[in-house]
Amino acid sequence: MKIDFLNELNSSQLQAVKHIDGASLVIAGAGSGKTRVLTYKIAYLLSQGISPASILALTFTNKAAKEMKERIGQLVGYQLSRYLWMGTFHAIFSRILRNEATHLGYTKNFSIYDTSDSKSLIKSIVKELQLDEKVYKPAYILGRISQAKNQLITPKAYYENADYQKYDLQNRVPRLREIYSAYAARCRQADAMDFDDLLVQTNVLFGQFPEILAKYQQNFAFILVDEYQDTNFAQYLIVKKLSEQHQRVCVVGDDAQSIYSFRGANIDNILQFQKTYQNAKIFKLEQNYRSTKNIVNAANSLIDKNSEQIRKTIFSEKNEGNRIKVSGVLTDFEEGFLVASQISELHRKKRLSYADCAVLYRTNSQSRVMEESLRKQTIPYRVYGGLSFYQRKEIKDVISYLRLVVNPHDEEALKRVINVPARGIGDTTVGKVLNTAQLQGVSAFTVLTDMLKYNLPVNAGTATKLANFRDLIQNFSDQITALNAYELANNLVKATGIIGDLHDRSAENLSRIDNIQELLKAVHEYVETKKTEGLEFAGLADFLSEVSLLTDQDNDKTEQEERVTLMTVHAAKGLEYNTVFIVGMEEDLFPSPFAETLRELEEERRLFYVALTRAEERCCISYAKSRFRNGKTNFSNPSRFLKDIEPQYVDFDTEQYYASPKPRRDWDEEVSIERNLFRKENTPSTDGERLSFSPTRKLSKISSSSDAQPIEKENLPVGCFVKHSLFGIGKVLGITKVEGCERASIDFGEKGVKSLLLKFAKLEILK
DNA sequence: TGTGGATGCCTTTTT
DNA sequence: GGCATCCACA
Repeated sequence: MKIDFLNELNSSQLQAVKHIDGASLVIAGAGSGKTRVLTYKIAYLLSQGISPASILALTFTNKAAKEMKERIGQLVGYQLSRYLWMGTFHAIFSRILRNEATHLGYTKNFSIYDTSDSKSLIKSIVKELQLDEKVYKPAYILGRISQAKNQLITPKAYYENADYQKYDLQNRVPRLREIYSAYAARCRQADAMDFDDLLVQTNVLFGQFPEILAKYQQNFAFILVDEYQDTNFAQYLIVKKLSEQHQRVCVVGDDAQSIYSFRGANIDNILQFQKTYQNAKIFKLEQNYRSTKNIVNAANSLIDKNSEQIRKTIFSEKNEGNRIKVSGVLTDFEEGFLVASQISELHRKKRLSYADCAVLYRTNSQSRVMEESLRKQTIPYRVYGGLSFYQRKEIKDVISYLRLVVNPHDEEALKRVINVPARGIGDTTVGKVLNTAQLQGVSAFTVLTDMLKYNLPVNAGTATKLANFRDLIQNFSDQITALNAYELANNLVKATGIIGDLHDRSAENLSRIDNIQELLKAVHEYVETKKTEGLEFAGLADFLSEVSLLTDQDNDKTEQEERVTLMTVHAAKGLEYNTVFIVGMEEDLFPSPFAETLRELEEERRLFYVALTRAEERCCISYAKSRFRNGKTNFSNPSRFLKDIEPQYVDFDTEQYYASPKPRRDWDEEVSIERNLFRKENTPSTDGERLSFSPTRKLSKISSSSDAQPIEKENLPVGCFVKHSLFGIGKVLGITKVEGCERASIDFGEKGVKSLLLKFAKLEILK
């Protein structure tokens, strides 16, 4: 096999690729060719004659796995690459768990509960225990359970641990341990695992069955892990166990981009790698191929302020590039306008494609204002995040039906669809069924199979309705090996009448029907794909096992569209754009007010680091003095992180505002004057017009102000005329100096006499 | 059993 | 401001 592809690597990349005996840690700085090292390393292993089936490569997203597999296929041929064990932790280990399910007391067809299933189950349990749902909030409870699971703490261990009990008592949820126990029991009863269980049960499997562990240890001669900084304890331990004998493990990651600790990711896994693997060799990839020198240096100066990190010197050999532009504006609306104007200008003047621009924000809720501004200037955009395809109600409903057919004990699926479309089985009845199931120690569906035997207290009419529903599901369950996934799904959608229920042709319903058709199409494609891979029969169970671990990031819709990208910084990790706008760079937003400890604050700083390093050539940061959030206007100061970037890499648009830790009084006065003016001008117009109105005038000035110099005192003799974007034309009455800042007193006629800071005010001198 | 107005709550989220 | 949820009522 040809291995001249290795020529495409630089020397440190090559060293990392060629080190295949023993553990190695590849610290890959942003834009340093991390994925390239991983893919080429695997290709290299294959070229050395290693069997693809003995290589395990773990990623965090399906997308990453898919892209890597594709690339490796190109390098060494698909005949080899298709046999690689490459996928997300969850996908790979759910596959292994299905094969070994019976050892653990599950069936091969166990369901996978997603987050909403888990929350719904917790809600039921909280109700059954007659606890207050306001105190025992499902999201919080699930978070705690998830934390426990990540640490591999069983319900029993949790129940018996005095520290947890104390902690929960302090947080006024003393009975959390009972909920955890009940939750685990109910999942088992339903033959279901939640996302965390996929990792927990893998650990249980490997811990309790040494011979099974040995089997996989021998099978996986090489283990590679992408984004290692994001692994949690359960994942760390799986990798450790599997590589115990041969130690041929290669992990790739960047501690500076660890931004998922809130999901249990433990940055110590990467920081302490050498302690776990004593003879581990470390490779550092320090050349950034993505960004200009200025951006790389700015990002370096930022991350340097973090205490916990693996020191490295990231450098760029690209050109110097522009400085990062930081703009301060009054409101979030202005910020939107500013960004839209800048994009528009870049598109017109520099012929920059919209697809090369991204707007990044800390929270999803910030997208709304941005979207509005972009629409106003007719700039095409696409928002990432939000509700995924698989989370949509109608899709979840159909999937739940499919799940129930494959695994009738799946309680969450049953609860979801038993009355969809409405068939007269209300909450009361469902409650009775669930209650009876609890009393009898069987699953809800089992109760339906013999309502008399289990003493279900319903009248004859209700019993008939329940029996009809049961028969519907049973009928399809019986055909599970006779019909393939598509035939079954298609028939099921027809038989349940789920589409008929959406008959009134409102736009909403039409889109729902579309979505269901889309899903059926996906099932069809799945069956066809499997056929081309030589699998004659692709059953519903197979389809479900894959689809439940899919998110819509994996949909192939990432094609080159001429659109601006809007997404959270988290979602942007791993991506790159020519021009990046980071908006909402304010205290109480970025860093998030939830970040209290130093560790959390450092994670926020890493998040900002991730944002900066997405940019190839141009990076514009903005912050607003006031922002509409949670139904009210909040005021805040520029983010402390702005000061963490060395000033030589940055151009501040509103320097003096930034420079003072607390906004100056006089500046505040000016703000309030302008604010009132805004209000006055805006009141008569309708909501829709409001935005295209006065901020436009004001900001058209700001947006082109990169070339506008602050006005010097010398250029502004008393008596000369100036034009202000808001106040109009005025006459200079005099210049005074207050606290080292020059202010001009200007008579704007009807609008009154204003005192403006020269450094700040955008004045045009009229000749 | 289904609907509507009042109430409460908000981060980030690869799986 | 917007969404989900809850209780009150038809």
